[in-house]
Amino acid sequence: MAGIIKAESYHIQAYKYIQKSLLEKKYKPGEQITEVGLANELEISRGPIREAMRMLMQDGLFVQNGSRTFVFNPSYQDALDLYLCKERLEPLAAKLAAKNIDEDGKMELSNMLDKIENSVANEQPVEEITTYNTEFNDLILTFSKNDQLIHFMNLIRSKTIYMRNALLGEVNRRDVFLEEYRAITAAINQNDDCLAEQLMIKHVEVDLEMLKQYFENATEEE
Amino acid sequence: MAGIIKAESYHIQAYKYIQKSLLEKKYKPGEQITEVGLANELEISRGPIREAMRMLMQDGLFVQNGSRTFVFNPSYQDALDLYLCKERLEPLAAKLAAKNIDEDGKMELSNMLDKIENSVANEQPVEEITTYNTEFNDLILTFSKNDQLIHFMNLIRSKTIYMRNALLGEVNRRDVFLEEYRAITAAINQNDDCLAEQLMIKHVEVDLEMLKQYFENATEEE
DNA sequence: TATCTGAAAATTGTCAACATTTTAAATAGT
DNA sequence: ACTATTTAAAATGTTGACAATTTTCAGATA
Repeated sequence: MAGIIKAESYHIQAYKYIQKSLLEKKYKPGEQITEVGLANELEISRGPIREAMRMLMQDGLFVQNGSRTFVFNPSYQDALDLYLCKERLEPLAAKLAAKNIDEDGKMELSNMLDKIENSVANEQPVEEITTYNTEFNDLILTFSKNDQLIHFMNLIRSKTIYMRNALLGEVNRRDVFLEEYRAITAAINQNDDCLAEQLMIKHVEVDLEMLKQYFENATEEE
Repeated sequence: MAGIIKAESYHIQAYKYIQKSLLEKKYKPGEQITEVGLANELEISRGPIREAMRMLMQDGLFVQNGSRTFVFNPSYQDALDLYLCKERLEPLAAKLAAKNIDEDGKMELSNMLDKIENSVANEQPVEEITTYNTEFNDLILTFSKNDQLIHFMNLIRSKTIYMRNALLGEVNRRDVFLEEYRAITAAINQNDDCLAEQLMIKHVEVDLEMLKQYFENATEEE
C-alpha cells in the first residue's frame, strides 16, 4: 500500500536520537551515560538502548571505562589528530570525484553551489549555511564512488562535528567557504583531479586554522 | 587476589569469536547470519548476540539488508577502494611515528625487526610471518601517538585482513617485506618523517600489487 | 580525622517469554 | 503447469524479571 510506513526499530531510533542529542549538548562531553537513564528518557526497555550504545561506542562517540559508559570527551589534541586524518581522506574524495563524476553529477554539484551562494548572499542563519556545507561535502563524497571511503568519512564527519561542538562551547561558527567551494566545484567539473585534491587539502587546512582560532578564543575567556 | 580473573561479558566474547570465525571462514562472505543460529552455536541468549552483531555492523563486517543480516561480501572493487584509503592513512602513521617515537620505541621497533629477520631466515610457517607483519605495523601505529588514527586504522586493518581472506580463497600468501621493513625502520629511527612516509606509500603499493596478482591467479583458476 | 566495613542503592549482565514480522511451504484455483 | 492465497515455521523486535557487580554512603573502629 502506498504511503504506509513502518517505524524503524527502537535501537535505530535510539541511535539517531542520541547522536542528535550529542550535537544539541543534551549529553555533555565526559558525562556518564546509564542504560537505565536512557531507557527511562526514551521510555523503552534497556535491550534496544544497549544496542544503540554499542553502536555509539564503535563510532567512538561513547567511551567505556570499566563497566561504565561516558560521552567521549575530546581533548584539543584529539581534534588536531582527527584533522590530520581528515586532511588525508577528504582530498582523496575530491580527487576521486573529479575522476568519476558524470554529467548529472556535475549538474547536481553546481546546483548545490548555487544554493550556497544564495544562502550566503541573503545572509541566511548560520544553521542553514552549516547544513549546506555538510551537504556539499557529502555530494563530493558520493561522487567519489568509493564505498569504503564513504564509510570512513562518515565516521570522521560525525566525530568532527561532535568535537567542534564539544570544544567550542557556545561559540557560533559562521564559516563561509564560498570562494573555496567555487574553486573546488570548478576543478571537479573539469575533471582536474590533481587540482581538486590540492584545493581540498588547502580547504581542510583553512578549516583547521579556523578551529584553532575559535578554540583559542573560547579557552581564554574561561 | 592475584590471579583472579573475571570473564569478559558475553557480547564481547561473541564479538571476538565472530571476528575470529570470519577469518577462519567459518562464516563465508555473503552468508546469512541469524541471531538464533549464533545464539545456539555459542549457547547463550540472543541479547548479547545482538550487541555483538551491531558492533560488527558498525565495523562493516556484517551488512544488513532489510531485516536480514549477511556477512560482508566484498567485491574486488571494494578491496581496491580500501587500499586507496590505506594508502593515505598508513603513510601518515609512519610519518607521525618518525616524528614522535622515543628511544624506548626505537629499541622496540628494532627488536621487532630482528624477530622478523629471524623468522624469515629460519623459514618459519606463513602464519608466524603474517602475525609479525601485523605486529610490526601495529607498533608503528602505536608510535604515531594519534588516537584517532589508531582507531580508524584498526577498522581498516580488520577489514583488509578479512577481505584478503574472502577474495583470495585458499591462496596462501607468503609475503615477505623484509627489505621494505628494514628501510622503514631505519627511516623512523632516524626521525626522517618524510622518508618514512614515502617508503610506507611505496610499501602499501607493493602490497596492493601483490593482492592484484594473487587475485588474478585465484580467479582464472575457476 | 582517617579509613575500614558492610548494608543499601544503582547499574550492568543475562535470560526467557511473548509479539510482530518475514520467509517458506503447502494448498487450491485457473 | 502457473500463480494466488493460506498456513506454518522461522526470525527479529521488545520487554520485564532476576542475578551479579559496582558504587555510594552511613556508621563503626582505631
